[in-house]
Amino acid sequence: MSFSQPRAPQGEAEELAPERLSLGVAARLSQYLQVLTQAGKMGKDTISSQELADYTHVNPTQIRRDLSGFGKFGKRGVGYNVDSLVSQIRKILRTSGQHNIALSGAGRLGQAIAGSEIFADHGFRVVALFDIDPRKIGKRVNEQLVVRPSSDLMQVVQEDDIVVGVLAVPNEAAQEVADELVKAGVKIIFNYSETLLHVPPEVTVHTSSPAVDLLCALYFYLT
Amino acid sequence: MSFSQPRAPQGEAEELAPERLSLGVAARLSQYLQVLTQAGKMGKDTISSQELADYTHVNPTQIRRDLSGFGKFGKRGVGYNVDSLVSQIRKILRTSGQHNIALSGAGRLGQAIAGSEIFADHGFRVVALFDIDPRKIGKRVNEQLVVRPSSDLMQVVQEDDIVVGVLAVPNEAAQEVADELVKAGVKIIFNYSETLLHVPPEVTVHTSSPAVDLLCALYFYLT
DNA sequence: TAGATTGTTAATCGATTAACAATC
DNA sequence: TAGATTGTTAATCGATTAACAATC
Repeated sequence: MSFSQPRAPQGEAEELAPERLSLGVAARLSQYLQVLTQAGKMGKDTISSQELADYTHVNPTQIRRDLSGFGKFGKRGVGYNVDSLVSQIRKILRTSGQHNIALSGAGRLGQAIAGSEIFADHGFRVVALFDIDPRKIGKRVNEQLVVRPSSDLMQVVQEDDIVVGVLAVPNEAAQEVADELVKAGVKIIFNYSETLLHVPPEVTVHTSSPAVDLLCALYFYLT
Repeated sequence: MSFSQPRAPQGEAEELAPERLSLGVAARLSQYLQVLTQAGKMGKDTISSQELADYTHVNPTQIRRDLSGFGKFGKRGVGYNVDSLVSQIRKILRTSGQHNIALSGAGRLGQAIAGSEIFADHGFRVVALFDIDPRKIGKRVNEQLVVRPSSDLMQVVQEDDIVVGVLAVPNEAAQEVADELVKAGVKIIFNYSETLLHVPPEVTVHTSSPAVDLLCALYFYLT
């Protein structure tokens, strides 16, 4: 039952599921994709559901079940081919394209994010970096990025078709900058500050909270 | 059923559940605690299950159910008192104490983490900052922290009773530094690099992957 | 009182787990 | 062949949801 609808008859699951994925499945497939991409970079050709489970903390049976809902991607006795599974999941999640990101805040955190590849792997590209500090504006952060004034935000979001905004500003400024991003048309905000943000219902906020993971991990360590 | 065991008879849930929390419950309580702490800082006295749901993306009925398993913490028609709920959840999660963290990597990311309060809220305190770059060693990052050489790691972890290590080093160095942390006795690693880490079974790794959240959010935005 | 929100139940749905035949 | 791992089933458990009485 449950996810038998999208299964293709012959292992050729090129045609996608007619229905929207459930939140749980989409979240897990995204996790698998992240691990597979990294495993590929590290030179792995195949990976078993057990290895995927070790890295994602998702049950291996659950992983095989999630995948087999869309086709027979694995080889018994061997595992899954990393590259081919990456492209299968990309098809399912429809994220083969390029997605532009606006990053607000050119402090230490903002520069660390701009210089890293955490977002680059899945076709996310930081195309604009904003700050309000006049001393930072105009400064070159890497080959492609120069710090721009927040007044450019509206224009950039529209020109570059930006849907995702990343907040790397101090807590006090977070709500104000979030408002600007929303006004400019951003639909997804990734919030690296601690501030609880108020946004209209059509906008989604994801707040980074490493302390939450630690709290939970510590509970299981202590008990 | 499910969580009726730990309920105290009179709303006086001072005595804790005899059993270990399930992973789901512990994870959600940690989330509530994070939001409540922040709401308190922002001057909120009470909060409803609906508001908590908006910030955590957990169903409001689920939240009330999670909490009522441990006592009657709310006031009908009003909501939950923020401060009192914080201390109740702290009791349930047994995280009232102070926990020391070792941070490896004094680059832009490491310094951003050392200077922020993301970990400080729940009694986590960065007590030591390490780097291998001789030019960084000895540098003062804030009032309490001076960059130290990795050779001090073993000693510091033992002296300061450190259980949590945070990795803010380049991908290439991540495994090596993780090995050092493990060898020194750390049991929980928070990994800000993309590297898939190999650790012994008694050590837990949490990898920060903002791109995973974005992938998932984008899927629901695009469909 | 009227409005709001909790605490709680019951029904449904999705996740987890063990087990194992199929097969590479 | 022997060993390993997938694909799949069935049973159980936890999460989700709607609904509503209790009560602040």
